[in-house]
Amino acid sequence: MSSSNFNPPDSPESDRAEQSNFEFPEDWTLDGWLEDYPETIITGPIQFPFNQADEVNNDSARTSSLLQVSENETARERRDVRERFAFKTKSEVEILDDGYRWRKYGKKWVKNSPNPRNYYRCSIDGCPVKKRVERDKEDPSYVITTYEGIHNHRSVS
DNA sequence: CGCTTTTGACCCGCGC
DNA sequence: GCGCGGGTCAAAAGCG
Repeated sequence: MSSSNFNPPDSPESDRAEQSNFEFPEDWTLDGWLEDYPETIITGPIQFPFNQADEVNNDSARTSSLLQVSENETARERRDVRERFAFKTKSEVEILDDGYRWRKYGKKWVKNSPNPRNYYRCSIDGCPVKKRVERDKEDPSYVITTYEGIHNHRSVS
């Protein structure tokens, strides 16, 4: 795991421990979005672990319960399901504990950014969800996380 | 042992 | 076509 890329080079092992105990900051702000997906907007608050269900549709301000596989299957059939959304938050670690297990499958140095972009896939076999994580090139203290897809299972077992 | 990460190669769409 | 940027594969190595 290369989460130590942007961390002080003290101990990469203890980074892991921090990750699992990471608490989403109270004062996190949603003040920027991935240009790639201007339609994907969260007005929060979102609390980890979340189930992609706390999302708010920005223009209509109505809640679009994105994924409720655990309770019912109706969310899957909804038209306003957002299968992709991004947010950025201030964090020292890039891998926030969002309640799922991820397997890294790629890393890319994107142009116009000094920071790499990491690609993750949900570890659950058959689950199509992917996410990518990169540092904000303008403010490296922020981490931009983009989720894509809908989990076909509950959170980590 | 069964997972993970690492990393270059591969692939694909698009603009020229 | 071709090259470029970005997304993914997969083989090997790493780790608990």
